[in-house]
Amino acid sequence: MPRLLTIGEAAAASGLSAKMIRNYEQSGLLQKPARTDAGYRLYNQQQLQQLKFIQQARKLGFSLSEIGSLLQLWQNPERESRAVKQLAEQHLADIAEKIAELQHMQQLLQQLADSCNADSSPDCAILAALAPQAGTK
Amino acid sequence: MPRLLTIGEAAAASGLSAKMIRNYEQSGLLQKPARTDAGYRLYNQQQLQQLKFIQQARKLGFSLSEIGSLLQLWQNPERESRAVKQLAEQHLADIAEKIAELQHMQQLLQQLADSCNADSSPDCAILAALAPQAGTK
DNA sequence: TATTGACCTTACCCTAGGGGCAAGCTTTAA
DNA sequence: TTAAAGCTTGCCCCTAGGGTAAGGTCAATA
Repeated sequence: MPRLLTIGEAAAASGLSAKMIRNYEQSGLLQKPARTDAGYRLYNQQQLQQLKFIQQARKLGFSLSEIGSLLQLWQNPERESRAVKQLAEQHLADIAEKIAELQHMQQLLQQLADSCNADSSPDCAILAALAPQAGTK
Repeated sequence: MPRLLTIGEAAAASGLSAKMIRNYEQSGLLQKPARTDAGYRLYNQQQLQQLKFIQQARKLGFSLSEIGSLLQLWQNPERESRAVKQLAEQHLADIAEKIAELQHMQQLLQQLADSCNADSSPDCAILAALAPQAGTK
């Protein structure tokens, strides 16, 4: 029968910071935990599972609102796995979009960097590309 | 002899928002522009070039502090292209790191999504992976 | 000439996902 | 008993903006 955890212990056990645990509670992601007479938060094992769940989902890049939905699904025995997968597919699409944006930047900037001599002269293709009326300056 | 531009005209001409132009000024990225008697900001062609420069650099993903350095280099005729390239290389490294992180998430999540049946049953590999003591619940 | 609509000004709150500090109370261990 | 560590709330900061409100200004139209 594991005992209740203070916020610091719950943070250490979940990998989250105490600060963010309070934040998640404030933003409605978590139910309000029990408190001691002195006002200290106390977490039971079920709440600890939720904290770990959040930590894992953050590692996969889900936003807090997506994690809210995932938590609801997780705790609903009537859930349909379709709904979970749909959330994941949306997130995968977002990830793919961000990767594509970054790769576009990478490609453009790498070309410019390759054209910059990197010596003691002031001329550099990178600045030329950033400056309007390219090449006119 | 092009005339001076109000902030709205400068925004339209540069692709930035008026809001962000004021922000850049506030944060010290830009010198304070002239003002009319009524207090309206007025931008000359040189300042417009700077706004366009910022917009181009943002498109390449440079942070505002990096853009500050790039603007300084751009306006310094004594600059060495080495310094510009070094900034670009650092930014390229940051981009590559972000891409790698996203690809890691993508790979993990894609595997989980592939293992989720997406039907009307509640069982889903995605939730199982997020839940602690996987499979025990 | 008066008015109206578009534009400008500053100031404030909001986003996500945190970091950090301060002042004060509680608990625990020496 | 006392000191340290941990907890509480509240506040400010970051990036890179978005939005809104209250009020002043300018130009064109009726």
